[in-house]
Amino acid sequence: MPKRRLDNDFALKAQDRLRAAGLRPTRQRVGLAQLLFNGPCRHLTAEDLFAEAAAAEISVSLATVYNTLHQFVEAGLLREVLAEPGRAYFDTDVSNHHHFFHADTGMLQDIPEDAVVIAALPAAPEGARIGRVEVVIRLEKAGA
Amino acid sequence: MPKRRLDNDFALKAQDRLRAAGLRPTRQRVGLAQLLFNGPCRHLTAEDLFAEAAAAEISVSLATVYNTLHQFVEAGLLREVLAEPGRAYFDTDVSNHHHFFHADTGMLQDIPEDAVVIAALPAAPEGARIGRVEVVIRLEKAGA
DNA sequence: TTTCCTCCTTAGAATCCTTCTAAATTGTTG
DNA sequence: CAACAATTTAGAAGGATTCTAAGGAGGAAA
Ligand SMILES: [Mn+2]
Ligand SMILES: [Mn+2]
Ligand SMILES: [Zn+2]
Ligand SMILES: [Zn+2]
Repeated sequence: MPKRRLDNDFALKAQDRLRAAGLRPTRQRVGLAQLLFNGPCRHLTAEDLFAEAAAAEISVSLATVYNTLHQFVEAGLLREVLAEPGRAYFDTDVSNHHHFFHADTGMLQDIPEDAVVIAALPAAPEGARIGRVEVVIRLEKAGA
Repeated sequence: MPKRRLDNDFALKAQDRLRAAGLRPTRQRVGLAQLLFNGPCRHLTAEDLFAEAAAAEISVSLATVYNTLHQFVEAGLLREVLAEPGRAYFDTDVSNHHHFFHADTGMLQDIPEDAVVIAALPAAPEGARIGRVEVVIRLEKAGA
């Protein structure tokens, strides 16, 4: 019978993940990593994470939340999703998948990779290579 | 032999287009419409258009440029394209097409509609309908 | 063409999100 | 522990966009 994981186990796991990514496991990075990666995948903004940290009594500044999110993106632990101009969303699921964007609520919803089939793509223009193909399906309220 | 179009002709055409969209053809809206819709389709930001207006000696405030761009989007004369967080791009081509985004320069490049073939799409979630499918192909410099 | 009312435009301030700065703290290595 | 670099931080700065409140312009009606 597997023991219930303790907070301490999570902290250790987060530390390893950070070290593997070449990032020093500081108090703040470990705390944020726990918030981000324990539990199911989701989408959040810097402000969201900052608020969660406050609620969890993880003391961290907003500047560090921004720094950390970008470092995690660089390290491949997070991905940034474009949905609205003027607000950056981060996705804890870095696997290949797409998104519904609910224009009325600003919410992102995952689309499993195989639900979108792209049968043809153009070649990259001269001097460039394709980095990622982002599909966002914009949703409106039904019955408009 | 067709006469060369005069500025005045363009102004009249812009006026009609605005009236058809239910927008009063004010000095500012007519001027901006001429800048936007005479010539080939392209992508620009509010600041871009504001600068073009200044260069063309069309007197208009930045607030009005923003208001007008959004009104034109509402009216279906323009479409907004998401490429970078923190900056809104407007596209004078409202037909169905997709984009390359050059991450290094911030430039958008059109992809003809039939170069991207989407063979399967998920159904819209309950209570929503699909408004638009946006495909952005993110480009990096070759040889990275 | 004048009047009248509404819609539109405007400068500047305000807001929002994000990044920068430079000083203090912390993690790591020896 | 000492020494040093990496990290964090509060607060200021920045850039894009929106708001405010006051004046101006379009156009229907007389
Ligand atoms: Mn970013
Ligand atoms: Mn907009
Ligand atoms: Zn996702
Ligand atoms: Zn385009």
